[in-house]
Amino acid sequence: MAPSDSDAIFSALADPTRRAILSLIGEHEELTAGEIAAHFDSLGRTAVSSHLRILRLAGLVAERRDGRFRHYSVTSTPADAVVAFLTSVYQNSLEQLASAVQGAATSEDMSAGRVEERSA
Amino acid sequence: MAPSDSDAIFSALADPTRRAILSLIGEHEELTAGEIAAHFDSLGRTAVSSHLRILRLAGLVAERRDGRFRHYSVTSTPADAVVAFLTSVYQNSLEQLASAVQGAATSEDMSAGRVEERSA
DNA sequence: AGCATGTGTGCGCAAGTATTGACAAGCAGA
DNA sequence: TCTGCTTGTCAATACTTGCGCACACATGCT
Repeated sequence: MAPSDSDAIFSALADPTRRAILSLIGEHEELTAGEIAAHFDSLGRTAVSSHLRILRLAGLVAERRDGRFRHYSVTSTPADAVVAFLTSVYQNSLEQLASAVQGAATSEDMSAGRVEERSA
Repeated sequence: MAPSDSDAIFSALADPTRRAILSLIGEHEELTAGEIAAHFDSLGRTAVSSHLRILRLAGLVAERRDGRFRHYSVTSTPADAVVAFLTSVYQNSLEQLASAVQGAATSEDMSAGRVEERSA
């Protein structure tokens, strides 16, 4: 299926604004481009649209057109590429990673999942 | 602790050459900068050194000085930042991620872990 | 029509990368 | 010791890439 190029995924994840957008969408089910742009006062609609385009090409978000709105949602496929890379590097400490994920998955109510940085 | 900024980690992981370096080191216990540079014919020593500097500042690799050699090894801490981000976005499909990691951790002999791309 | 939503395009600016040349550090041999 | 060679990084320079903005365009509701 060629889930998506890992190159595009990591490049997309490199930008903190895109990670913030991804986290923002992840907190909700779906968000329109306008709602996303509203959360970034220091960013124009064009910039947000450009980021969404990159995220879409990387396969990180899905687009659903509804009238003149476009609802964005996160996709689960990218995790495969990230995990594939992590397993190739951290084979030794994989159990630690597995336990970390497991712990995070079980205690799902730990928070709304805020990443520590907000450099946008 | 804040061992390393997630921004620096994702930026370091954005470059395919750096990911290849990381995978290369991960296959062995330790590698010297020269051994790493030898694996990239199309790259000079200075370029590899620059990449290693970025990986070191991001906390992804550790440096051990031995005479005039510098041995590099991967560190396990960065997984925390990556997992923290993944949990913040893919809370819904976290169990899938956990099972993927778990499966990769159990079948550790699956290979030397080659990432699919080689765009260096 | 008039307005709102969202994206494509071209430009200017900043950041990152690879190369060349030079330098600090360290081992080996006479 | 002192010279020569290897390892690895630093400094400065061109080249490429990416981001954000202003403008314009396509789409769709009312």
